[in-house]
Amino acid sequence: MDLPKVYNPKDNEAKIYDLWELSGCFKPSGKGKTFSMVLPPNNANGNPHMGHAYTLAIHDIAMRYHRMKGEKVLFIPGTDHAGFETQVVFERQLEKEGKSRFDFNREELYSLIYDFVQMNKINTENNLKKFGGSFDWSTNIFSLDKKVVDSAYSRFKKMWDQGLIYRGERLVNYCTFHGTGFADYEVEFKEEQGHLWYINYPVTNSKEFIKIATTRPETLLGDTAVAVNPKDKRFEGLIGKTVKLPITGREVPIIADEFVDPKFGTGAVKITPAHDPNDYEAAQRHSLPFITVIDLTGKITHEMPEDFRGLDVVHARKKVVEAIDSLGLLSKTEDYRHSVGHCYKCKTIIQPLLKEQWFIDMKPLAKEAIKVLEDKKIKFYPDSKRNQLIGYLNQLRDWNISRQISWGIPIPAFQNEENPDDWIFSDRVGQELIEVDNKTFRRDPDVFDTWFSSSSWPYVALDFPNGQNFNDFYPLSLMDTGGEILFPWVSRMIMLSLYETGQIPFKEVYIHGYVLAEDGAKMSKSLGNVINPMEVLDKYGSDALRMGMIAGRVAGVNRGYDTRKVEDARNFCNKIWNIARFCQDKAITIDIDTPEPESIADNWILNRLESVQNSIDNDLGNYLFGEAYEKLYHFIWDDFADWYIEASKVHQNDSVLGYTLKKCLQMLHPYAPFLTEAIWQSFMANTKQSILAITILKKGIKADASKSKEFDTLINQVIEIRNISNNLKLKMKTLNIASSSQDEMHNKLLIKLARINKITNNKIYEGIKLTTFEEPALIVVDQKTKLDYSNNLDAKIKERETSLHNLEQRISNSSYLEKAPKQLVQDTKNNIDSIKQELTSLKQDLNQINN
RNA sequence: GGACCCUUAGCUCAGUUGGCUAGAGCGCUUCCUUGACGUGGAAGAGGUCAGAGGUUCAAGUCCUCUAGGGUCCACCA
Repeated sequence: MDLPKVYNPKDNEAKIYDLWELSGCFKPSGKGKTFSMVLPPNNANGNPHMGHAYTLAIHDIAMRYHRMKGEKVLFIPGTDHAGFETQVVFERQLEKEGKSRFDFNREELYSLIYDFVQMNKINTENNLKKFGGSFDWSTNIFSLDKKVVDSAYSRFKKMWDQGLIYRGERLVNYCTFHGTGFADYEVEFKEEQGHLWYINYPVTNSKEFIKIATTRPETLLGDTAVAVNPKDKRFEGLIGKTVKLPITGREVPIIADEFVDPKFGTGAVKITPAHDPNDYEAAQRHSLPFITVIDLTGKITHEMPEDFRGLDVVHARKKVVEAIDSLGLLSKTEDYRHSVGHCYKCKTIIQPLLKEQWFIDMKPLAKEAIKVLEDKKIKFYPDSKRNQLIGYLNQLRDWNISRQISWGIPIPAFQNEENPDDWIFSDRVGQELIEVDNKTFRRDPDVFDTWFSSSSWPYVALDFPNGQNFNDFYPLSLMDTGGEILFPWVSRMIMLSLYETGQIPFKEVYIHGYVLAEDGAKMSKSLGNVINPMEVLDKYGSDALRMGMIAGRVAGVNRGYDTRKVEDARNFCNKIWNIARFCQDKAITIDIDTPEPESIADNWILNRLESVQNSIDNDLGNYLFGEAYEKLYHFIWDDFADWYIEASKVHQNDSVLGYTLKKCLQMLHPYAPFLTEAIWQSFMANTKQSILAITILKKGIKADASKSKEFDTLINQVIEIRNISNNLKLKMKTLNIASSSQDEMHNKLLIKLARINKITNNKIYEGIKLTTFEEPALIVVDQKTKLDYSNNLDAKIKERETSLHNLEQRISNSSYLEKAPKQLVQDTKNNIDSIKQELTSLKQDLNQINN
C-alpha cells in the first residue's frame, strides 16, 4: 500500500502547493461564466491572525468551488502598506530597541519601514500559500505598486479639479501622541467618568451672571461666545449682551442658537470653536472668531495667559478650575459620565484641533452609493449590513485624508513658498521643492490615509481602465471582509469605484464575523488569548484549520475559535485518507465518469451522492459554507464510509466505488484542497497527469430508485437488529425469516452489517419480532431474554401511542383538513396508518412474550 | 440617544421561504482489538428552543413586550 496509515499534512502541503503553482493552474481559463474575488489586502506589518485564516478559507472555498464548476475564475492576492497602522507597529519595535521615530528624519524612517514591510510582505505571501489560497500570483498587488499610487494621484487630481477635494482649516481629530490627524472612523469613543463644572460668567456691566456647564473648563480660555436656545425664556433679556470671561476678562457675546438643548446643564453653553465640533459649526453660523487654546503637542499655547502656558490639558484643567474657584465663580461640580474620543491605537484622548488638511467632500459620493444600496444593486450577506451601511453613509461628514506621518503615499500637492494659499498638483513627490512658472513650491509633508489608496482596490487590481482583467471580471463577483472594515473600506470602495468606473465594484458582499478567542472575548495581545493560526496549521494541517474555521459559522456573526472543531476536521481528513487507502488496497481506479451500479447499495450511494451534491450546490450558491461542509462531512463519513464501504466488503463494485471516491474528492476539494489533491495525485500517479483543482465537477447521476429504496429498508433493518442486540447484549444472533423469498445478497448484507450468525427459515415463531421486515421476521432468543425485552417493548409502544395520539388530534381538526396542503394531510394519514400497523405488531409481540 | 445581533442538549453552535418525532461536533454511558481508519466502529442518555402575550389549522421560525449578554453608530456641552 502506497499511503501511510495516518494522514500527515506536512508530507504533502508544500509539495502540493508547488505542483499547483508550477502548473499555473490558478490562472483564469475557460470561456464560461466568470467569478472573481480580490483578497482584502493583508497588512504587511506582522504575523497572521485567525481572522486571516478564516477570511482566506471563505475566499478560497468560493474560488475553488466556482473554478470546479468550469467557470473562468480570477483570484487576486495582495498586501497593504497600511500607513498609520504599520508606523505604529514599527514604532513599537523601535521602542523595544530604545529608539523613537524622532531619531530619524522622514526619509530615513520611510526607508526603514519600507524594509520592514518588504520582509513582512514576503512572509504574508508565504502564509497565504500555506493556507492554500488558489491565487493567480501574477496578479499579486501591493498598495505601493506604481499602479496603485498612480491611481491615487490621478483620482486626487480629478477630485481636486472638480472641487471634491479641498484644503482647509477644519476641526481635525488629532492624536497628540502620534502627532497626526485622523478620519472619524479612527476615533474610538469610550464612556468615561468625568465632571461637569458649573461656572458663572459675569454679564458685562451688570451684577448678573449667566451660568454655563462644561466638561472641559480649560477651553474657556478660548471661548468666543456663550450660546442659549432662542426659545428659552430664562435668557430672553440676555441675548445680544456680552459676558466678561473669567480669567482672561475677554468680552464675548451671548448668542442664540437652536442647537442648544435647554434641558441640558444650565441651558447655556460656552462656545469654543477651535476645540469642539458643535461649537465650530455654531461659530461658522455666527461668524465668531476661533481661538486656539491647545497646540499640536497637547499643551496650552503661548498666546494664553502666562499661568497656563505649556501646561498639558489635565493640569491646565485643574488650574483653571482653581482659578475660577478663587474668583468665586465656580458654582458647583458634579460627577458626570460622558463619552470621550480616544486614539484607537494608543488610547490618548483625541483633541479636536484646528488644522489645515486635505478633505474630500463626501456628500455627492455618498449620495451615489446610497442609491445603489437602496436599489439593492449590491447584495449583502447578511442583508442587515446593507442598511447599516446606508445609515453610515447618511451621516458621513467630510473625510480628512491627510496624515502627518512619514509612512504612506505622499500627497502630490505643493504650496507656493510666497503665497500659502496657492497650492498646485504635481506628482514630482520625490522632490521637496519644485519650480513652476518661476515660483518655488514646497511639497506637502503629509501622506494619504491608507483607505484613500485601498479604496481603489477592486478596479486597480484589475488594471482599470484598459486591462484585460478589468474587461473580463469587473465588477467583482464577491467581496468578503470582516465587519470592522465595513465602514472605512467597503463604503469607500463603493463610493470611489462608482466615482472612477461608473460601476459598482462588486455584486455581492459577504460580511463574516470575528474569530473570537475560545473564551468568547476578543483576541488581543494584551489579554494574552491570541491563537496563532500558523501553530494550529502546523499541528493539525491547513485543511483541518480551514474546515475547523468554517464549521458552524454563519455570515455576520462573531464566534469563538474552537479547537474541538479543528480536531474534528483533522479526524475527518484522516477518515477520507483511509477511505482512499481502502480503495487503493482494492486496486480501484477513480478516473470514472460512468459508474455501473448493480446492487441495491450501488444504486443507493449514487442517489445519495446526487442529492447531496445538489444540496451542497444550492448551499454554496448562497454562501452557506458551514452547512455545505456539514452535509459533505456526513455524506462521506456516514453514507460512504459507514454504509457503502461496509457493504462493499460483501460485494464490491469497482466503478461505483471509484466514482464515488472521485466525486467526494472533488466536492471536498474546496474545503480540504491539500488532502484531496494528495489523494488524487496518488491515484493518478500511474495513469494520466491531472490536477484535481482544475477538474470539472459534473452533475450527479440518478440511479434506480426502487433498488436504492430497498437499501434504505435494509439500513432500517440493520439498525433495528443492532439496537435489540445491543440492548440485550446478544453475542450470537440468529435471524429467522418466515419465508425464504428474500434476496440472497440482501441476506448477506444483513449478516455482515447487523452481525448475524445465520439466517434461518423456520416456521416456528419464537423470539423477538422485528418491525422493519415485511414478512414475519424475528431474532431467535430464549424465553428469559424475551422477558427482559418486554420492558423495552412497553416503552416503545407508549412512545408510538403518543405519536399516534398527536397525529390523530391533528387530523380531527377540521381547519387543518381545510387549510393545510393536501399532500401534508395525506402524509399525516399515511403516517397514522403505518403507526397503527406497527402498534398492532408490537402488541402482538408483547402478548406472545407474556403468554 | 439610535441601530443591529445573540439567548436551542453538559460545552460550542446549526436550524434557508412557518409543516409532522428540533439537529451537529465535542463531552458522557454501554459495548466492539471485524482484515481502510482507535484521529476507528455500534448502540444510547440528554432539550417545556430565555420568559410572557399575540397571529396561524400549524411557531424554535412571524409580530409585540419583558429579562439577560454582546456589537456598532452618534459632535449633547
